[in-house]
Amino acid sequence: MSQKPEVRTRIAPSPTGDPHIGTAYMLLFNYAFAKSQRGKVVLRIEDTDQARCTPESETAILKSLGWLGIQWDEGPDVGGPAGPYRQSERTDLYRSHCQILMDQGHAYRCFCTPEELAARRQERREQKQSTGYDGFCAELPSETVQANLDEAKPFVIRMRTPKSSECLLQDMLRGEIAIPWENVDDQVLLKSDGFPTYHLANVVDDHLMSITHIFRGEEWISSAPKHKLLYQYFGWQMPQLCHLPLLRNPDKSKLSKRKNPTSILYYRQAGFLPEALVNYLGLMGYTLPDEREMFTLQEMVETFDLKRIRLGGPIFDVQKLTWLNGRYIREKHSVDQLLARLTEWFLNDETWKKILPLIQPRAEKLTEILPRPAFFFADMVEYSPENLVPKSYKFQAETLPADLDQEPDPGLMTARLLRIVQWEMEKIRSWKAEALQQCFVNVAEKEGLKLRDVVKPFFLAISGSPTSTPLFESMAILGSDMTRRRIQHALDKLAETGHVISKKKEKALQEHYQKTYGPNI
RNA sequence: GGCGCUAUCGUCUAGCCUGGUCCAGGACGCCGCCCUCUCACGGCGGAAACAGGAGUUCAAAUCUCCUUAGCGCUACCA
Repeated sequence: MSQKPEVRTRIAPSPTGDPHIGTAYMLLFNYAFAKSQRGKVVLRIEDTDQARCTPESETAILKSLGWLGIQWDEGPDVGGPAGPYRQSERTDLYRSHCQILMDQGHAYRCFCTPEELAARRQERREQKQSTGYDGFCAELPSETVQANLDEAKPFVIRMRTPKSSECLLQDMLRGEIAIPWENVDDQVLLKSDGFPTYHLANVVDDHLMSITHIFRGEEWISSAPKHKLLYQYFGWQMPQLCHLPLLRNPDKSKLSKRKNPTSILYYRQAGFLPEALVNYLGLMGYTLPDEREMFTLQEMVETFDLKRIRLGGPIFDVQKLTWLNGRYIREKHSVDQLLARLTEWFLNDETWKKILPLIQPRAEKLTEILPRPAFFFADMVEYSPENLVPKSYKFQAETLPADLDQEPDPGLMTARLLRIVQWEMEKIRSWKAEALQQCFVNVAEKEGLKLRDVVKPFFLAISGSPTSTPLFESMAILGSDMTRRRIQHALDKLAETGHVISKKKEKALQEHYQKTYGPNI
């Protein structure tokens, strides 16, 4: 009798931004399952989107997942026999596999431009038809293809999908799922820049890396038929699928950074312990057989049972996470251990060397040194929201910003500024004091205000005090997650005191913003 | 709009597969009391849920169907 193959799972983050808490959630379940079967976990970087992926993001993901203490067995940082583990280093593989599909007639070139696609999609949307690819280039005569090729027209490669019947998928948790083929369009496999899409890359890699089980978010269910088809085209065995529920915002939508802090790094900075965060994530959609709420990663692995996964999307409740974190601090640490945790967190010389240069020029007694920078070590800072709003704003320019027809109420103006800066900050690639300064100078100029007036509410929002260490340096030290968090908090506080940007005004503001600042990111 | 997934206290969940032991158990949060030099911790107690409707059955939170709602997907993003 043949031996059962080793269980291999994978986590495949895309380095397009902050390391997301959902990635940690998926890693946890991939890990728990693999280890409960004495298997291995592979970490693979899915950086096929040249426009959005950055090396900074990859570093942050590796660092933050490492911080959580969930150790993968193979990956770009630790190596392994199935490498390279970065998709951008495997492009030849995808191209050659794509060629196989071309040769077999399972894939074809598509010369439609993004504009043409968008226009036809729009048309079909208006006719209330499905908006997937319409197969325009599926049966192009070879002369046309050759002509386009001779003209060096850019093209993508699409897979052929059946037009009738349905695709039967087997999900480890949900059983059989049937999806009609007419709802599956001819997905792009190879983009015009020569990079693969997720669909091609993940199938090729999962096979080549001998992945046996895929634990991923349920958002992937609807594209699973494409994957199954690719496995069939290649003649490979498809890994077992297990779609996990999605973490949700309090309003039940998919967890997103607009509504919740989603960056793992934020939770670290806000004072959560990795083992508490992992423990809490384990509580989401899952219970140990004895229903205990406090457990280690090891205990979760030892008792792991697929049957105990619930399919309803759990709401990520920071309050309960906070309670659990408190138990870890109180019950699992001696004073010495706690001190060590504090040091490995941020309370160490390295941090002080960044902060002290900002305090020193303003200090007259040593006793003044500790209270000022306390906000660096805080999650939220406290202040009265009315202090965020100055008595008036003095416009320097002749004309008001386009979304305003009259001199605005200062409360609204403050909210406006916070919003605009929020949007502008999204564009900052390298989170440094200079870049932040430039961001604010730019906003002041475009809004027709003095820099000092723009900056004023931010001092309070960031530090909780109108007089503080220099704003841009402080924000730089605080980091992007925490800075954004505090600005959002200020916006929320303003809203509580009645300074809400109405839907209508928000729309006008966005128009003004895009016209004067360029498109949102 | 189309397709798919999901559905127990406000939230995380137990129970569902293998109907009766469930006028539904635990936890967070909330409220009250106790402990106490304050606060917190801790202890005790309380309010709080089987989405709706049909069916199967002696019996349904548990099985079946329909409805409703929520979410997801519907890109040369993953």
